[in-house]
Amino acid sequence: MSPRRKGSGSAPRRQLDPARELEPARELEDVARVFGALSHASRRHVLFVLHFRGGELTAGQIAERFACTWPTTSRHLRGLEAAGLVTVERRGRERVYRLARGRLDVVRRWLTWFDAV
Amino acid sequence: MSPRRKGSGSAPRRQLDPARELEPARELEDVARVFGALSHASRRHVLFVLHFRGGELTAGQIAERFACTWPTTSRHLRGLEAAGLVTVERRGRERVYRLARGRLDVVRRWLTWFDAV
DNA sequence: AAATAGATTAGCCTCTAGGCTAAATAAAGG
DNA sequence: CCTTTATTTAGCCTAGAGGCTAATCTATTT
Repeated sequence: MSPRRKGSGSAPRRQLDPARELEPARELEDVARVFGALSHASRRHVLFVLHFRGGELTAGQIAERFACTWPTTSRHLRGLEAAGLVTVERRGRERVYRLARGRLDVVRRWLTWFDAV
Repeated sequence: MSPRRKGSGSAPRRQLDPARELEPARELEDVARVFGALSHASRRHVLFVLHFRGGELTAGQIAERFACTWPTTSRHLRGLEAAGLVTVERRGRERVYRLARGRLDVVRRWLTWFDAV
């Protein structure tokens, strides 16, 4: 059933879930949102910071690493959240942002269009 | 001398050239430019059209596939060119745009930051 | 309960991206 | 050489992105 056989060939890297692509309209929206979010250096940087700090930081810990003001960073975080690239969890009066690594598959899948002829 | 060893290991897919990353400042700029260019649906679409038409089309052939006016498309093409995602060649009074597939490696390399821990 | 700390929302301001029309440039053709 | 064809440049206009400050909201702490 699987359109992309799994352990057949080589590819030891990662698996892109082809099921995510079953709804083309949805996927198109996702691509737009994700690429939109990734278009700003600060937002890309937030993902880096999250990644290299274990994938989890509070809003404050993120904000203090940036030159711009908290509200501005906060807005970027909302952008990333809207794109599904991070998730938030309220913990007491803090908000913990977590990197949603899997969401980068949207970009990976998009790239695969250009792989084969 | 070739910086990209060819048949050495396994990976039958593609090789990302790590040498491109030796100049971090340059790479950072490239990332900014490329992600900037990819942030607009029309520009992403141009890359698709080029890809599925064999990687080479004239400005006119591209423009006629889009709803927006020629000047607008023309501007998008300049954006893609500035990002290095396409190249142009003047041929008579036409301009042939060619997809620079390899340039997408900028995105691929960026993604690899999030691969390993 | 008041004060403090963590973070977002509201509201404003500016600059640029991206759309359009009209004008200009460049090569081909008559 | 004047016209047509292919495409870009110039110039304008608008909406939205992204920055800031001030105000608000929600927990904690005292």
